[in-house]
Amino acid sequence: MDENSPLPYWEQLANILRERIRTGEIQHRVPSLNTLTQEFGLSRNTVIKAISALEADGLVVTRQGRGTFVTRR
Amino acid sequence: MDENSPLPYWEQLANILRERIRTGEIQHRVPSLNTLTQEFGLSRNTVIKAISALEADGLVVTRQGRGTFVTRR
DNA sequence: GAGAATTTGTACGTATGTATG
DNA sequence: ACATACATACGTACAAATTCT
Repeated sequence: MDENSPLPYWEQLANILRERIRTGEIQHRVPSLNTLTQEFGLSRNTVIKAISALEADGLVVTRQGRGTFVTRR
Repeated sequence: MDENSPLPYWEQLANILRERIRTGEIQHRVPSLNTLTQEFGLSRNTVIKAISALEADGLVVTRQGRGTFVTRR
């Protein structure tokens, strides 16, 4: 993540994921928490906060034991 | 908190605070994080999650360094 | 204005529970 | 039974904004 940005990590990650969804790089399934924590070097809690922001947007839905999925509209 | 309830602590606390706001017990300012953590014996993070739920409802607004306040409508 | 105290914000690590496949 | 994946919850530390002395 960008250390010099004024945006908190969770918000930077949320923006990156929004962009990946917008461009279609993520079409259906959002990578798992484990994957995202490793890819971005962030803690689990921080990744969860980013995903929660996308959920609040109605951009994705999360299901325990399954994963997080892009909302079709 | 009620150990036997299926509701998570953060949701129980959110419900308690909603009720206190509804009845007017909390009219303006929501107690600080420190106060709530001590009153309910919960961790800071858990209290924050409860407050976040109220914010998502539009029931309160939170301002860094100031506090959390009931939304007037 | 300076400094301390208060209060929320971000972020880490860790552990355990619950649901799915 | 087992592995994977999200959910809850604890503790801790420091940053940032505000308020008080």
